[in-house]
Amino acid sequence: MSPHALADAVLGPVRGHHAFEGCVEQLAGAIRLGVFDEAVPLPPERVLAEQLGVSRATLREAIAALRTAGLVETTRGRGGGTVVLPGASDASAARAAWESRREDAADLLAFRRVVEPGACALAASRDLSDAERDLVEAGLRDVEDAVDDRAHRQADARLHLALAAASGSPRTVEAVQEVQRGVHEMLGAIPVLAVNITHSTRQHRTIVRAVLAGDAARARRTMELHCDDTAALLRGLLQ
Amino acid sequence: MSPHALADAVLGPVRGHHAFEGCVEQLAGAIRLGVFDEAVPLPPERVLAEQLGVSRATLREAIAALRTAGLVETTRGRGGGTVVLPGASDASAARAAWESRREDAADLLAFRRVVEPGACALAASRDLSDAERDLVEAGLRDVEDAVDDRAHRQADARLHLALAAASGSPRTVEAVQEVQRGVHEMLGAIPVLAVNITHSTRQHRTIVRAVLAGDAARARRTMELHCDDTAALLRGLLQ
DNA sequence: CGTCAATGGTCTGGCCTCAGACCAATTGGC
DNA sequence: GCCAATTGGTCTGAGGCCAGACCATTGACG
Repeated sequence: MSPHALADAVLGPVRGHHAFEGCVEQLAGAIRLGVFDEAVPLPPERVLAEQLGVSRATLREAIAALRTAGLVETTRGRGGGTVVLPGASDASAARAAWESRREDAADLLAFRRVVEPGACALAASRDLSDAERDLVEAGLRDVEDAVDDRAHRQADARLHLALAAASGSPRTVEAVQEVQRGVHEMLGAIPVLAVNITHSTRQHRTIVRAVLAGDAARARRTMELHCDDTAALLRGLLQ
Repeated sequence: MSPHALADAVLGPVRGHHAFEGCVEQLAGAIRLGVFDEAVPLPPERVLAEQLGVSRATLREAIAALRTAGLVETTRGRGGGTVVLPGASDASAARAAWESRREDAADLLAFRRVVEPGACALAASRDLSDAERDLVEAGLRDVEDAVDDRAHRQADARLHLALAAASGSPRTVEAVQEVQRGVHEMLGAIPVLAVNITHSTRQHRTIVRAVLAGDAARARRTMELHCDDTAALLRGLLQ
């Protein structure tokens, strides 16, 4: 056996891609997932920079990039700030990119299968705060109230993020966020997608009920099915 | 509900800490986990830099830091390179640091509970290559052959990494690696630890058997128990 | 209307990281 | 013993990122 077999399997790129890129990725991703309300300005630059752990200069560059991409618009002065432009979450910039990254797509779906069921099980095993319950319940409500395919997709992603947030584990939130950003892009890359909404709505309900009731096994199992359904669909359509 | 509740739950520091620090972290972590054989030089700087995705200058600085910390020694010229010093994996530099990071420790254990069972289930659901089987089997053998507590701890970590590698998902490998680095440090921070080795050896066997046999449910369940046992122990001892 | 607070806009100096080029040391093969 | 290959050692110029300071704009309030 090669002296470096395990090292080769284990060592990979240091997660040190540029702060600017990571910043754009997080903000654009959150915008696309509908995390930011279109009517409300984003947090002030100084706050957002601190939240994202970058300098304000870097954050400003990231926001400038978002502006260039037509996702946001910025107003100076009191009462100003950066707002998401209507339709920004519709950005098709990412479309078709997935078809050239099949390996990464497969890995993302695999990783999803690892972290989302675990996140739900963890959330179900905790004593949730009222705020956490509210987030999850609002998430489910939004999915069921979604009026069209796009709104549904965003609400779906927000629900998953809310479930991850209910795990109370920042690392888990980050992992699920990474997954949801990727899945959202992949779903957006598929032109025609009359998803089986009733089916996944039932799964969502079951998952949320299980999480709120503390039924970790059911939460996990149903999320596994949910992930597998989506993965099968995406794998089928990407070939 | 606050306009930014979900954004606040979801947005966090961009994973853009300095390349140098990430580099040191990965190398020192791998050294501590026994990933590098003490008799064999690390890959050449140019290769390692490419593997880690950093410039050679940054890698050299990281290696210099490892040298300063007494973990490695470097020889110039053909046949030269950087070798792990005996006892380097014993470095106690990280000790006691965990007692001041209880929140992070809790999050790490939570995240572990999310990703390791999922990784095993995923590995069990795949058609493993011979190389992957070999890595896992060698990992188990090393754990069972470990002659003392330190060797056991390292072999344990290596087995977990091998299982993660068997998932075939780079993202999953990275998540498990992060977990194992943290757990390894936490375990090293506990002065007296007569672990219940027989118990966890049995669990390891069960996990490996299940993974090699394609029994995803058993692999997952047993790894869950395994993680819970370790977590309970660590939580108990850190209070 | 004037003042103040909140927000974005701009600039500066210093440190980090990069890619690439070139040099020095050591060993292995002939 | 010699030479070439391999490996580490050093340097340079350019770009990224940071923290902090200061300026400009806008709206709310008295």
